[in-house]
Order: sequence, then C-alpha cells, then structure tokens
Amino acid sequence: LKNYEVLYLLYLLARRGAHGKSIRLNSNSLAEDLKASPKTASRKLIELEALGYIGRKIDNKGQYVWITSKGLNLLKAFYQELRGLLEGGWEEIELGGKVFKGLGEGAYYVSLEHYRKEFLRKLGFDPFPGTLNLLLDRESVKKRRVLELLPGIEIEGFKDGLREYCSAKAFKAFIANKVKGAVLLIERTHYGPDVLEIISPYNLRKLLNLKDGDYVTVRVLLRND
Amino acid sequence: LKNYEVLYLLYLLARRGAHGKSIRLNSNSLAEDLKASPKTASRKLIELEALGYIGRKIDNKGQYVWITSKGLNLLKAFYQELRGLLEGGWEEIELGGKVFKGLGEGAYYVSLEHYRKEFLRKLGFDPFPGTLNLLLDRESVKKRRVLELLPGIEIEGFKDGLREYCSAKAFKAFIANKVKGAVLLIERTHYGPDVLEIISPYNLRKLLNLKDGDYVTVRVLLRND
DNA sequence: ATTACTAGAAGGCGAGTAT
DNA sequence: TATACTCGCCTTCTAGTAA
Repeated sequence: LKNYEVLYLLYLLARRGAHGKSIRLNSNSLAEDLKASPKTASRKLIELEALGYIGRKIDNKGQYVWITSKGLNLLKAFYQELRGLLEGGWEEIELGGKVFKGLGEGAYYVSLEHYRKEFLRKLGFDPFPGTLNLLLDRESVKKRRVLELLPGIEIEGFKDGLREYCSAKAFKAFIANKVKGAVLLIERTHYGPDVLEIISPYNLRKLLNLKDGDYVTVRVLLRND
Repeated sequence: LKNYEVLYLLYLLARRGAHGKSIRLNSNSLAEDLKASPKTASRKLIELEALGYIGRKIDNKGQYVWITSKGLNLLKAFYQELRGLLEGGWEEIELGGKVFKGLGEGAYYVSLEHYRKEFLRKLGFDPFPGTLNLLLDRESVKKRRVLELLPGIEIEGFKDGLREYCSAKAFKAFIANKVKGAVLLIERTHYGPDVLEIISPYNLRKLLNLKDGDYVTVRVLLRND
C-alpha cells in the first residue's frame, strides 16, 4: 500500500466522520469513492488495519471503522504540510484569556534542567521558573485547536529512571503585544483545552503587573523561524 | 492516473515550489520521492501534463515544470476539504483596514438584478447599492489570502449577450463588530489583494459615520451555515 | 523509443456468518 | 430459508522494470 493511498483512504474515511467516532461502512460505498470494486475496497481496509491506521469491527451487516490516533496523526501531518505550502502568508494568531493561579506545577517543570536546556536551545531564552496560566475565552479556545494541529517547536521529554517526563510543543509568542515568550502545549496536562500555559524569560505577573482575572492577549507566531 | 496519484504528485511538486514558479526537475529526484524508477516518474509527469495539471518545458539537461492553475485549484480544493474536516473549531477571522473611496463601480454591480437576487438568496439580504472599500493593513492582507483558499459562498456570474459578468465568492461578516454584511472576493477585480470590498443591507458610510481613512475591522465568518 | 518480462493489484466466484 | 455482508482462493491483467 503506497503512502499516498493510505493518505487518500484516511481522507475518504475522515470525510465520513471516521476521525473521532467509529462509523458504519460497507465495502460497496467505499468502492464508489475509490472507483473500484467492493473487493478492492475491502482489501484496502484490511491493509489499513494491518498497518494500524484504522480499527475495524465486523458484523453481519457490514463493519464499523474508525481512524486510530496513528492514522489521524498521519493525516494531520500531511495537512500541516499542505497548509504550510498553500498558506504562505498566515503567520500568527491572537489568543486572549484571563489570568488564573495554576496548580504551581509549571514552576517545577520549567525549572527542570532538561527542559531549561530545551527551551534555551529551541526558543532562545532561559525561562522564568513559573508559567502564566490563561483561561481562554470561547473564541480563543477554538483558535487554540489550530495550534494543536500545527507542528510548532518540539520540546522533548525525558526519563530519569523514576518517572517519565512528557514532551511538549511550543510556539513563540508575544504577550500583551510587548513581552516575548512562548506558549506551551503539553501532551499530558492537568488542564483542559481552554487553558494556555505561557513561559517567558521574565516574571510576567510582575512585569505586566497582572492579577488573577486580568485579561491578557497573546500573539502566537505560527512559523518557527 | 488515479485522482489520488494526481493529488500526491501535485503535492510533491508543490513541496519543491512548483506552485507559482517553474522549477528545474529531473526524473531521478522525483523518482526518489515516488519510490519508483526514473522512467515511471517521467511517465507520471507526461500524464499530468496531458491532464492539464502541470506545464513542462524540456531542454537537453532536464525539464522545467510548473503547476497550472487547474492543478493548483485541485490541490487547494483538497486542502480546503481537509481543513474543514480537521479544523472543526476555526470559525472566524478578523481583518482590518482603512476606508477609501473606490472607483464607484461597486454600486453599479451590486445593483444589477442578477447579483441582487444572488445576494438575497445566498446571503439573506438585499444589498445597499454600493460597496465599502477597505485598504487592508499588512497583517490583514495575509489573512485575506486564507479567504481566497476557502470555498465561501459562491455568487454566480452571468452573460447578457453584450458582456460576461464574472462570478465571485462571499463570506458573511460583521463590520465594526456591529453591522451584518458580507465581504466579496471578486474574480476579476480592478483592485489588488490589499483591498476588501464589503456589502451590507445598509449604507455603511452613513450608518457608521465613516470618512475616508477611518480604520474599520471586519469579523469574517468562515462557515456558511 | 520499443519490447519483453514480471511482480503485484484488481476482480470474479463462492464459502462462511449472523440475522 | 433468504439476505447482505466480508473475505480467501484463483485468474486476469495492469503497470513498473530492465534490456
């Protein structure tokens, strides 16, 4: 199965909503999409499953199909690349939300030697030991999802024998249109999609004189360079 | 040549920058991308050309290749659909620019019976006979390109024997965060990509008390429903 | 460019399955 | 028993390779 066939099949399945939920599918209707015989469609599905891109459950009246996270990642990666090619001009988006006091975990993680080095090398600054947490407004929550799709700057995780520290994705950003920093999308976070964690070389609370509940906007740069 | 092969090939070419400009390409390097023989790569290019998706110019040391507008449209359409599938949450973008006095053509076109009916049916309002023209700021020009990629609401053109009236694309929008209306992307316009034409059921200049040079923001809705 | 060779994909048929 | 589906076996033929 060629890689572009995989992508196209995943796209066809996504069109039917198989990303996220599992859908009913019979080989005949997929065959129409493919302009091929039901047999071929069936075989493609089998191959896709073997490669781990989709999951299937067969019953007497057809089958249930869903795209696995592996499959979805592949499709998203492709989409991101297309986006980069076709949307040369799209460079930043603005998010906004209210400051709130987090669990204090941010400070701990940011000050870990491994992460500090990652930030220094990849973002170009040594972060203040602490994160500024924003509770995003409704519009910004939607925009945040776009960030999740984009590649961003990869911050690698590590293990220290005792436990595993997960990886994260960062985007350079300007906070309140003035201060440079970055937003962090952490893979396994305690927060929901409506929370944005921000780091900066400075103590943002002090520098910007922020109190809980204050509204802050963040201009996120979508390109790494 | 299957449609997904076409898409993938166009994608490979776009990665090399063949959208917009023509690039030097030899079959060998394309063959590597395709994981196939140079012969196959060459044949694919010939087929793509025959289908009108690319143009080629062969000389003694290889060939120049570029994606035609037909090919680019295909790739963009695919991209748009992926975008719709993967970015469920992305719903509006904000543009801003300064009011300027146009050529007065807008008023003529908008009041043509055919267009009026199109607007009424597809946008849900009878437009004031005139357009508000914005000279977009730099950031907004970039965002405007995103609109060009999206499907939007199709406003059909027509012929009246004498001449042909081109089609356009519209997006519903809110002007100055208050007044409903729509932005128009006209296929053959006298203006550059830094100009946005806005229609509304109201006389926006009067209603918003606008003078030339005033800065206005427009929230463009990306979904049609 | 043409040809011959060959791997592998597509499709027909029918068995198996569950309602 | 009849139906509607998947899927394994086998044949055909397309399409890539190599000369």
